[in-house]
Amino acid sequence: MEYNFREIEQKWQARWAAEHTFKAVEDASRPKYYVLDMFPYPSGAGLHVGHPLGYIASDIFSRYKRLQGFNVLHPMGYDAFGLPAEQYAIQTGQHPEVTTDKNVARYRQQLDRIGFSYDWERSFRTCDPDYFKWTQWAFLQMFGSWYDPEQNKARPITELIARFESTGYADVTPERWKAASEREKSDILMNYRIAYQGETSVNWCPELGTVLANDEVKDGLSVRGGFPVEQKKMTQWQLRVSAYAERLLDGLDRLDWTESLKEMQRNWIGKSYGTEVVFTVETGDKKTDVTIFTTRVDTIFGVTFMVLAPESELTQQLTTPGQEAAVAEYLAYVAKKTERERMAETKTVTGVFSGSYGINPLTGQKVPVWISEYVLAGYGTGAIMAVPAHDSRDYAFARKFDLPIVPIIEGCDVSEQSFDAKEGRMCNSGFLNGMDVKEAIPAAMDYVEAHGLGHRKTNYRLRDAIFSRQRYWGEPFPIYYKNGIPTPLPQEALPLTLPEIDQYKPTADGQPPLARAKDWTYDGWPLETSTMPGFAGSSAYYLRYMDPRNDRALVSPEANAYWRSVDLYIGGTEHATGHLIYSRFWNKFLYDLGYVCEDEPFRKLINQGMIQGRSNFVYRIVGTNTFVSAGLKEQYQTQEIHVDISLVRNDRLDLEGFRAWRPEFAQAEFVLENGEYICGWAVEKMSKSMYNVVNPDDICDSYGADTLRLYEMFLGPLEQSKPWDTKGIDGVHRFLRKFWRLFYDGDRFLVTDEEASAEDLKTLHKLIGKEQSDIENFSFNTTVSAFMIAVNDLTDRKVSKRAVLEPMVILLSPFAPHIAEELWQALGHTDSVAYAAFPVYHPEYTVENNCTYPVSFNGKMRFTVDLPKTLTPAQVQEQVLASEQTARYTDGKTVVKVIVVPGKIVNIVLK
RNA sequence: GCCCGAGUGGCGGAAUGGUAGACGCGCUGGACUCAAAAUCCUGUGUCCUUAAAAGACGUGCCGGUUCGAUCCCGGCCUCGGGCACCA
Repeated sequence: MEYNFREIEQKWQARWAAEHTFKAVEDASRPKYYVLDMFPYPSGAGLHVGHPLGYIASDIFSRYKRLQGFNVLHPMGYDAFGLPAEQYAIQTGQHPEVTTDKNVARYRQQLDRIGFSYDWERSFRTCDPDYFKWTQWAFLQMFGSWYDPEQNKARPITELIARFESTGYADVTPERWKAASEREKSDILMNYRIAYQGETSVNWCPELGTVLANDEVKDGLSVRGGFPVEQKKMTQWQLRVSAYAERLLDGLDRLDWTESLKEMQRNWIGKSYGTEVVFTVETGDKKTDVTIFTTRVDTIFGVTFMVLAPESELTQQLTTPGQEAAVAEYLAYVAKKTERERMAETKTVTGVFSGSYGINPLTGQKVPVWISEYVLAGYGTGAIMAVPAHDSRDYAFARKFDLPIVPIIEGCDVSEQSFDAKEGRMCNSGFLNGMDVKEAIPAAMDYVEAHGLGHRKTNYRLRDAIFSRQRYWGEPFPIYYKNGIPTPLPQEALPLTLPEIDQYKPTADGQPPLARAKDWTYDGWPLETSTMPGFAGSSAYYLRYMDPRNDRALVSPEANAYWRSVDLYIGGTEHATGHLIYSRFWNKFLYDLGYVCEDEPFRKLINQGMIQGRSNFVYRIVGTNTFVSAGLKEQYQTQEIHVDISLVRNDRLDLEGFRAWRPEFAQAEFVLENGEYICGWAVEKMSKSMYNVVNPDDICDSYGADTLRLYEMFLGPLEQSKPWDTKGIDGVHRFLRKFWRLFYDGDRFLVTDEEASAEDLKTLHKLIGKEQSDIENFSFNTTVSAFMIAVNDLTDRKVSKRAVLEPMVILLSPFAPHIAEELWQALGHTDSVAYAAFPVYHPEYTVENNCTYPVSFNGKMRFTVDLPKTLTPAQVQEQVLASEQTARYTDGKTVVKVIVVPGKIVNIVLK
């Protein structure tokens, strides 16, 4: 029998499906392990070889854990609401669901070919009404909750209402509450709800006709589509994520995530300790208290002006009649800038004087109040005290508008630039004089608090999440407007499904597409017309897999108590500040209300690297139809053109294929080197437009899924980005065939029941040990190498013993499951290899048989020690110490470390 | 600007204080073959020299710790990623 991977892979994929081999069932008698991939958005382009990288890694880990006796939950689904399907619908008029169905079917087909051990019976899409019912349910829970700062968790809003009624809370007295109208009550509660409606400055993308979250905008352009984004004031649904800032930050310490990812989240949350100080501002005769936020209150003696954000409400109030025109002009200038322009021009300093003067509460000194876009309305109080000597932004501003610069740290030179470092000795600073900056900061804080001028304050950069999208293809809000007051739908009305509409674009007057629906009402009242954003459906999906068909709860308490949280989550870094923040927030919220039992959703997280494409180029001599080989291109003036990599093998161009590729190349002429056309190449993103996409289906066709899986792992460390290069794939394919040939010589089955020799056991147990530690460390590339070494070894020695091969089949099964199943069956087993047990590792077998151990001492002296064979390295160390101690260590100083390079050299080190 | 991470043969990469370059690709030579494919064997860091052996150098650069450094520490250079008027 030859290794016929096509037949084998089809056969076993069919059997796994028919026998429900990977169905996960709660089983209290076994330890659970939950392995999850970040589910994909099924795009029209299908999967390329980069997508399954993480899926293969998680599949290997799942299968490994299963062999270790764990009850593994390993599900997969689709993040199916989203912009591309909707954009396509707008262009073609086709319902996004149709596109989505088609894409999901294709994804499923592609995934199935790779032989994943998913429990597909738990699968769902975020656009399934049975699923988004629970997304809407969660929204209603958030709408019906507030964040109680005393208990430091979300509580039902009814508790807050009760407090308003009885004792009052914050600025709401019982009298005020009782006197309030329905609308006023609604407005008051909106200030507290976790899901609330409020006016805010949003990232508006005119091209897409919708708002975007901060993490959906990069460099002032939309992440999807790359369209310009501008700032716009709008009333939007929002989630009070900021209330969870401290807990989101705190929780990171307990997570097994990479430091860099945690760091990204810490930066995004952006905690900073500082002080809020009140400055009295005089506008003519009028006095206004303006609170500013600073982390460097120690520099307050160096304040020479103040700055307000243009969007701050104070700008109008603090503008004097004389400056009105200038300020209005400046505000108009700022307003018409897009986010992108604003970012592109961060070096340009702009601003306008308001006409008012603030009084420094510590010095009594009067300083001018300016308005500038470098101060952000959304952070702190939207107003700052400017210390140009010690802040580079204030410095640039002061230089531009010729404002005074007063240094307050001894010996610093501010003639060219500001001195931002938190070090040095204070001067020109009253009571702070002579202190070190590090002492001065708390001293100044204490002073400000003691004199009632302000108080310590912790600020976070993390903003509330904008939760509305002016779009069709998303979850409708379970909200209707009764007398204009947002009112939740009763839970029985869920799921609220999308209405049919004739067109998917916004209405002529700028309403979201849902406004086109004929009868978009509830109980006679209009329903909300915006829909939820992409992250709504992906925020709690991992909980749903625990109990996917439950129609009474998102997840039953029993299923949740068993599966708890995701033990291993694998996905890309691009979700670091989006999905992974929202999901943690969402989970903590559900935890507060007692719906889930763990406060963090993803215990361990691995970011797989991106697989980039390897593009090929041809070089056309400018103005001709002649193409010159890469080695000779310097001799001509050429134009670089992407060529489809399917026309290239090992950088050599298939000339006929190239002529047939495009009509304009049909008559192409070539300048060859050594009779061949050599293409240029570059590593780029894998994408259609660069003709460098490699489809996993093609690899499965020519090499098989097992080879694809092994090769993707062999390519390099999982977490590293690397280009796809098909060159090396023959090597791993050869390895599988070699392994096969240990079982079969043509049709002859070679496996014998001979006893394993010491050498055989060494080969086997080295591999077991290596695989075990490598998998735990996600170092899959070295495991594949270890396999190759073992198989080469057995091939060299012509070993085909069941005692060695049977465990090796189990070891191989997480990586190359199809061939493993086939060989497992050939060895006489009727059950799937997935039910086998991982072989037990005996390190003592791996010790060299050689009885003589060379020892080097202090790197200079060498001698040998005779020791019995089959000692563990630890035992060897002991023996060496015991035999040499008295001779060597007469100074009484003890040995700190003994290093054994297994089997070769034993080295004793003195410290 | 700030914060992470990484620099090792022709290439992907191994080795985290102990024989640097495992394993694979590519390349060299050979066996089998009418031929090709497939398969197998051989060599393969650089330099010098040689019939061979041996030797010197070698993990971005400079310095330090150590008997010993790709690995630890300090400084620099380069590349990649993230954040970016966040006061």
